[in-house]
Amino acid sequence: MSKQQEIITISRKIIYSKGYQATSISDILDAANIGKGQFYHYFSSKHDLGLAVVEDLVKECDQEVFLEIFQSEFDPITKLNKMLKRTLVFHTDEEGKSGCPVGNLAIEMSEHDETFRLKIQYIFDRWISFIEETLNELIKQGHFPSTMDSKKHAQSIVAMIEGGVLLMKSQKDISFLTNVLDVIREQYRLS
Amino acid sequence: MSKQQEIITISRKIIYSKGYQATSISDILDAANIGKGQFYHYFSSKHDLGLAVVEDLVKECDQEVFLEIFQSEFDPITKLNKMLKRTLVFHTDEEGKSGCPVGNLAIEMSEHDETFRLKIQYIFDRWISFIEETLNELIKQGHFPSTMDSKKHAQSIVAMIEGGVLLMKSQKDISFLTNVLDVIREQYRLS
Amino acid sequence: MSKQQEIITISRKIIYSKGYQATSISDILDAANIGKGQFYHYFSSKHDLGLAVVEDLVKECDQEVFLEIFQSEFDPITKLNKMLKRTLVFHTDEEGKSGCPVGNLAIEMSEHDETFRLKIQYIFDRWISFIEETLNELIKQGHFPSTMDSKKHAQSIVAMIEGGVLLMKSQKDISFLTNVLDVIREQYRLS
Amino acid sequence: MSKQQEIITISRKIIYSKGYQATSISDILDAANIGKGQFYHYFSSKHDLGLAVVEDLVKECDQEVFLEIFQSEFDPITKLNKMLKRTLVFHTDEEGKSGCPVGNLAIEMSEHDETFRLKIQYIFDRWISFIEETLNELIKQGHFPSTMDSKKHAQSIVAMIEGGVLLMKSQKDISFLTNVLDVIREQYRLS
DNA sequence: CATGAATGAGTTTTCATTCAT
DNA sequence: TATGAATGAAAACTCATTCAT
Repeated sequence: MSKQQEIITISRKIIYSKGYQATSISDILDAANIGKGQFYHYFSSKHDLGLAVVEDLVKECDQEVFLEIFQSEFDPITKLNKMLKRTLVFHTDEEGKSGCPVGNLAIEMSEHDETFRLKIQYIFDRWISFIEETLNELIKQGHFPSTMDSKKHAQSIVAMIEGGVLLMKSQKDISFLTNVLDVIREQYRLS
Repeated sequence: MSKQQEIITISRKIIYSKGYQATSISDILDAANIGKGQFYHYFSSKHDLGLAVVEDLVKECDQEVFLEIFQSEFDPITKLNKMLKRTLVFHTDEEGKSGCPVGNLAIEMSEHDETFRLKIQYIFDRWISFIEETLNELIKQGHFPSTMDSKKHAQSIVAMIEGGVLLMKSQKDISFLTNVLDVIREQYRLS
Repeated sequence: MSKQQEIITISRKIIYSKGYQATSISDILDAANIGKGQFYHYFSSKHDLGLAVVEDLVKECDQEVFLEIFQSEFDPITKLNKMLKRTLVFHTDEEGKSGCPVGNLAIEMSEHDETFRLKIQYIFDRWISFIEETLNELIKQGHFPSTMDSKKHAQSIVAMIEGGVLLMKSQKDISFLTNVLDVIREQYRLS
Repeated sequence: MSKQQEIITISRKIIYSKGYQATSISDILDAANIGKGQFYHYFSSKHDLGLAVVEDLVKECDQEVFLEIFQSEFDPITKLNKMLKRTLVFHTDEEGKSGCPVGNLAIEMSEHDETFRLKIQYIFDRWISFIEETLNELIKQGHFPSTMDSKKHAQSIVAMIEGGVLLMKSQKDISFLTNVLDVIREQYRLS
């Protein structure tokens, strides 16, 4: 792994936990064990690093969620179940205390930094699109009525997940997320 | 309105838009047109002000949502519809650009400041409880089957709203919220 | 003297000697024996201080050169002689090593900071105007032929002084200035 | 042109416009499209480069002004006229915005770096000497009275030119220079 | 010769908080 | 109560220089 990627990976963890603004360059330097000069050799500014971190998040979503799940050969029900499963595993590992890496930045940065917002918007857009397509497949299969507005429901599913993660974080209780995931499975008859 | 309340009200607006950490005491002094001495007369620290702001949020929720809606004489369906309506109106006024005042602080502060987290937790707890009770009423009325796990669904409804607001903020598009609200109405047969 | 004026006075000396860019805020803090916070309480930035220093220079020129010499009741020859005398005294005190406070900033800042340039331009404009008026008086008195272009000559006199000071500074020899002043007196028959 | 000379030429332009201190090594690397290693192969430090740049200036003056003009076979009046003409052409090309390459460094560096100062002093010394000699020729020819102090007047002429360029730069108006050059021609009856 | 990664001291600036009046 | 001067630690960023390759 290149030094630059190493810095991004370390920064991502810190930013995920503390937030972008509360993360100081020094926090990163200490964690990565590098000097100021080296940091600014790879990134022109904290903002530049922040964008690189979001970009890294985009790549990971593309790879681990979109490619491995939605663009796979699984049947639609399995796709959605795998997505829900992955969500739970991710937050179980992290003890749920930090919330959603994308959602956190969405809330912290969207209003005041359009460059961040656009990258985050892209992730949500893609995510929703993939779910929408999957719901469309299910409609075609007769799993849902053809009158179903798949876009609305795709947005709702993402909203429920993000909201569930938010609640889990603020209530310090992973059951808030598991319950929301249960309700999704129930409402969309995924199990 | 007392000077102290005035400071809280002004600070709340700024913190709502910029976040707690990104809001400086100077931002508040400028907006409130007061000096440092006056600020520190009323609040012992920025943290103290922050808690007062969350407390103010708690009070408003208690009054405008919990008391006026859930502790009213409306029938349960109306209660839920009024809650959804209020959510939409609030974000329409604010153009949706700042997201949810409670959710924002939940994400920004929960992990690193337990005092903030507890107050926010309390708001969500109460909100969820009221919805749960309302769902229970509906179960009693036969609107939902008696097997329904009202707690789970109450959590889900709050999650959808918070997630919908989060999406609306990051996508800069109020339709993300309206769509999610529609799905709630649809799924719980509120209209 | 107010703290702010004190900072300006100290900064002016340092900037005069080291130049604006080479003067660090720390240089000023050390010399003025104040903390960073205090500095930024009085000045919003280094640039802001720089402008205040030039402004201070403007005021001093207005007072010590323009008001006391040109707007006095002296006859025109005396005015010009007093101006030349003052120039020499100023640089004798300072050992001539730092050059002209205005000329230095003119050269250092004019090209890259228009706000500095405008203030400096104003000083030279006024200075040249006063000399021009004085030359006009001398033309009226028949001391110079009526065909004399007083504006050109006023510019030349300022140029000679500034150039003389520049040479004195770079050659580390005050005689370069005294010689130039002599030539001015000679050419304009001031003695 | 050798790589080293190339770096000097590029650096000279940048330093001429921005000043020595405000010019960073990176500015030069970017403009010259070279790496750090190559720079430090040719120059031991920024200071070393600075001196090489002044040396380059010395050489150019020697060649283009002193050799081609003063050490030529032109008659003295023509020499001085050519010198004035060259001054004007130089600053017309450069739009006058950057001032005199030698004068700028004289003011910026003289007081705090003796090695720079000595090289700059040398240029002015030679320039003044050549003018002095030329004036002496003119005295011999009876163009000026034998009582004329040619050294003083040589210094004055250089002072006027440097001062005229300084005014032109700070007033952003080339007429300040042309006027001063006119006055020189007038006072020394060169046209 | 040449690259560019790495160093680290130094720069300007911000900011919560305290203190004298 | 109220003002705003003062403090000082910490923030983001720059830059000349060195070093491993």
